[in-house]
Amino acid sequence: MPARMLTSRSMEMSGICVDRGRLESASKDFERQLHALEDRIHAIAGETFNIQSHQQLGRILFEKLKLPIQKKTKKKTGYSTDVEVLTSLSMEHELPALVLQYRSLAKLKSTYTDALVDMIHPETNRIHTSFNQAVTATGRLSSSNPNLQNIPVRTEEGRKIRAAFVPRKGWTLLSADYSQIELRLLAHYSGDPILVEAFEQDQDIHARTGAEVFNLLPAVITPEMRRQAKVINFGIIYGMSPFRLSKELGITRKMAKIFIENYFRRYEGVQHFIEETIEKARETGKVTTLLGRHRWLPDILSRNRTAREFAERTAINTPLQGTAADLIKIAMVRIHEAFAQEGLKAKMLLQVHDELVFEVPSKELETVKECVTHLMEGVYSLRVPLKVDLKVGHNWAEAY
DNA sequence: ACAATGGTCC
DNA sequence: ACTCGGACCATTGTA
Repeated sequence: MPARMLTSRSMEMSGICVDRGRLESASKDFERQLHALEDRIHAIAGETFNIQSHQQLGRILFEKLKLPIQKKTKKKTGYSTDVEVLTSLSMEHELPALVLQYRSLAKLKSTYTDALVDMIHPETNRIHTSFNQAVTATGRLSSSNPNLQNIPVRTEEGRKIRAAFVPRKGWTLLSADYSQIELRLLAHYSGDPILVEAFEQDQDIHARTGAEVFNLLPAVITPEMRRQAKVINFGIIYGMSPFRLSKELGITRKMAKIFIENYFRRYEGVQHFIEETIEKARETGKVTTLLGRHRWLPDILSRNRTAREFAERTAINTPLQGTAADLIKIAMVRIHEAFAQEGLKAKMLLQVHDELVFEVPSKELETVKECVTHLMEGVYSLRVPLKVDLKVGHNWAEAY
């Protein structure tokens, strides 16, 4: 393969090996569990129906069982039965919890195990995704046919699918991910003293935010407080409203507003960054990433409040998400070139926004780890350090 | 074929 | 009453 080949094209052609047996046995396991759940659900409902039909499920839950209607669907064509609603209904009845279990297993089976097996290329025995370079508004790549950027990771059952992604025989998988890159970019853009200090000292950023917002020492921050602080940090990156934050944290909107006020009291630099970024967007009609990619924001002066506020959130998020995308793409090109230059056989296989996955001959592992870390962390000089975490494994789920 | 709904990832 | 960063894809139900 020519060394000058486009980096993402090379990744598409390399593909990634999946353990077909593991996927197929997971699929059978899911199917068995689905049948068991189906029987229990139908027995409790007192009739057979299509659990995957929102319409039929809604009639069972809200008409037959008379469970409280939490919300209607967007186009108010029916009852919402989404995970939020079913979780809440689980307090009152055993059926919704079983439907949730059924849904998550059905998702894993249809979207992942079964679909991925069908995508194994007959000649290479590997899965070759497409990395689309001109799809997203922020400059991220996207992945399709299949999408390998949303392989499950959160749950135990989901990680069984991730564990089916394996290196070729005698090689090993290496994953390198940027730690908190968007918050580090927020520190860079804003110059906020607390945020900058936290990253200069490589502190646990969510624990630090918890300490600041709740006015406590980091040592006494509980896991629950840290979790709330994490939601707040994500909320800042996304330009989250008090409404959304209150929903995410299960608190009143008034409390959410107080959290946000406390945050900005401590992180004044962040507040200024947000205000300046929106102001500049109003003047120019666009926002720009660190490397000069523009995103136009035609609604930034709209008289429609929803549209305008959406544009304002976009104005905050795009420089962060888009710059992160710029930086990892530069690192990818440099790594691809460096592998060729150094005569390394290691291959870059996947990009998942802030993570790169490589397949590495065992003999090259130490060299490749060093090279990847160096090029990713040194991709661009910022006011705070960039940090990369490495994981090595026999598959994509297991680090050792 | 398309809209609506829901769910997976960063 | 509603708001809600960036993607891709499966299923149901209707046209």
